[in-house]
This record gives sequence, structure tokens and C-alpha cells, in this order.
Amino acid sequence: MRTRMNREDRRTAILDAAIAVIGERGFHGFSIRELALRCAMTDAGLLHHFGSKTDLLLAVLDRRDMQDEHAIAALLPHGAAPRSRAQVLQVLAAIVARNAQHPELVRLYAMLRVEALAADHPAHAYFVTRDRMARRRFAELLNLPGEAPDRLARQVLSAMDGLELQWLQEERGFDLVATWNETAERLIP
Amino acid sequence: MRTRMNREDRRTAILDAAIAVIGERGFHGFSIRELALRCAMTDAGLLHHFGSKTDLLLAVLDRRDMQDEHAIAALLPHGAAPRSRAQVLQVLAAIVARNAQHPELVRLYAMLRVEALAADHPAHAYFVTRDRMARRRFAELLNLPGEAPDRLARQVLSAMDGLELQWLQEERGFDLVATWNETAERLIP
DNA sequence: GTCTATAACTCGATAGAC
DNA sequence: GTCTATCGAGTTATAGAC
Repeated sequence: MRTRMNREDRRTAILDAAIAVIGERGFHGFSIRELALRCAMTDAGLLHHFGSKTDLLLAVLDRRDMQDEHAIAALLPHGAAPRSRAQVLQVLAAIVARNAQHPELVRLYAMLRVEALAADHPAHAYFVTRDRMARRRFAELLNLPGEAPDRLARQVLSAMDGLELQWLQEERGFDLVATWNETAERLIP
Repeated sequence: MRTRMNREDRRTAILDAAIAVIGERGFHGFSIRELALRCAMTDAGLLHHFGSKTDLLLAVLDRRDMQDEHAIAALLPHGAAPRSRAQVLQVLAAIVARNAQHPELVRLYAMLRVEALAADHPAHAYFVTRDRMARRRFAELLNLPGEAPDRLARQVLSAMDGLELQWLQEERGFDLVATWNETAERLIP
């Protein structure tokens, strides 16, 4: 007896599988057929829900954005008012803790961020916009007395991304949050 | 009039072009044909020099290893004796300065490191071995009084990789070496 | 809504002429 | 040593049956 799925559940299942498979092989490296197999359907069936391979990728990014937007917005305080170092460290720890619970997403973004360096990659524009916004938000957060927020934001953001990739490479063999906290403690004066 | 090339020059030209194209599209994303076009030859002609796509990738990594081994070995001092903080910072700056002069290589390794997280990627074993060795060397270098070298090596190495990727993302729009020095100054106690 | 069938193309790799 | 020609398999995407 085959499982029936309504439209929305089916789309969700495909997008979840797409996160994993694109994170593993990259946009160029995965095939619609391979993804469809993981969803126990044919490639034609999958393309009924998402018109093309590119549209599927954009749908993945779109949905993640909507979901993450709420969580990140709740973590990052608004306004340019300086805040205490302890507050900043706490916000950063919360972001990393959240990522530690979703390694497939960390991997997806690590993969796409490198692939999308190419100007003709379907996610190029997305990452240009997204990363500029991320730097702006971090600069706002890191607006500490006597610091250059832009430079510090660049260092903190890249150290966070780098450590998360290292964590995937070592197969999550160390405590990401604890190690990050040690890094942040030193990086932020 | 067509340019004549001997075997070694031709192989070198192909490998140089391969560094660029694999860095842009990844191992899965580039085609032998595309690479051959950049070298003004056919795919069959290219495969005469490197038997297969996988062999070509391994040849790229092999040659880079041999060339880099000399440079890195000259920079990294041997032995486990503790050394001064200033010495350590100087070695790290020299490594980053070297990378800043070869953005295509930084991009190649950034791409392959993520792709090779997959156990069936042709460079998986290479990166497992290479990164373990890098961590060991850095831990040796960072054997500073009162520190846990392994933990510190992980943080320093990942921060360096992360900043280099950020530098590519911002199209080399900031001074990589100066920014790294500021990071290292804070990260290393 | 998912299938089969197929179009139109590109892939890596090989064989053999020159 | 590089070419043309070609193979078989793989790709995205579409058309139409059910």
C-alpha cells in the first residue's frame, strides 16, 4: 500500500531531500533523477512540482530563508545602540548552537557559498545579497566601543563559518558551541 | 601557425587551466570538453595526457603538493620546542601572504574541501590525510606555554580558511594579510 | 498527481587515421 | 601527439497516457 501525500507534504519532502543531496554533491553534481529516487518517485514526477533544476534550488533557498528569518530576527537585536560584550557573546553562541542542530543546512550553505562564487551560478545573486546583509547585521551587533564594526564583523563571521566547516570535516568530533565560545571570547575585545 | 608544445609544457598548461576550472565549477561541475576548449584542443587530445577525469584531479593535487611542500616546509619550523608568540605570528602571516598571491589555488582548495566531505569523492582520502597533517603541524607550531595546542590549532586553522574564503567572496576587496594579522593577534594569547 | 516514453543534448572514454 | 568519429550512458525537460 502506497503512502498518499498531498501537494504540500510532497513538496516539503522533496525540499528536505534536496537540502541533503545538494549539500553532498553540489548543484552541478546532483541529478534530478538521483533526488527523485531518494523520494521514491520518478524525475518527471518531481519536475511536476518544481519546473526545473534551477527553480528547485531557488525554492530550497526561499523556504530556508523564510524559516530562518524568524529565528535569526529573534536572536539579533535591532538598532545601532552599543550593547554589552556579554550580550554580544550570548547572541553569537545562540546562532552557533542553532546551526549545530542542523548540520545538513551548514553543509548546504558551505557548498553553495563556494559554488556560487561563480557569477553564472544560479545562487550567485542570492549569496551576494545574503552575505552583504549578514555583514551589515553583524556590524550592527558588533558596534562595540572603540572598535571598527565592519572589520570585526568580517573576522567574526568568517571565523564562525570556518569553524563550522571544520566541525563537519572532523565529523562533528568536537563540541562546536564550546569551541566557538572560546574563539569568540578571544576575537571580541 | 600553431604553437608547438612538448609533453611537459602541455601537461603543465592543462594542469594550470584545470586549477581554474575546477575551482570555479567543482569536480562534478566541470567537463573534460570544457577544459580542453580552454586549452585549445579536443577532449580526446586532453585525455591522451591524463587517462581519466579522476586521474586529472589527482594529478592536479599531486603537483600542487610537491610544489607547496617545499614552501610550507621552509616556513614551518620543525621540532616540538615551544617558541615565542612573535615567531608564531610571523610564520602564520607568511603562509597567508603566500596564499594571497594565489587566489585560484585558494579557490580550488575551498571548493574541493567542501566537495570532498562526501566519502565517494575522488579527493576524499586526500583531504582526510592532508587536513590531519595540517592540524598536527599547526598544533606543533602553536605549542605555546599554558595552551592546549590541538584546540588552538583547530581555531586558528579554521579562522584562516574562513577569512580566505571571505576574501574571495568580497572579490579581494580588503587586505587579507592585514586583516589576518589582526585576527591572529587576538586569537593567539 | 504520477507515470512511461522520448526528445535533444552532453558526458567520459575509446578506436583508429594522420 | 592530436585529430575525427563514435559509443553507450547519462542529463534536463517535455508530451501525453492513466
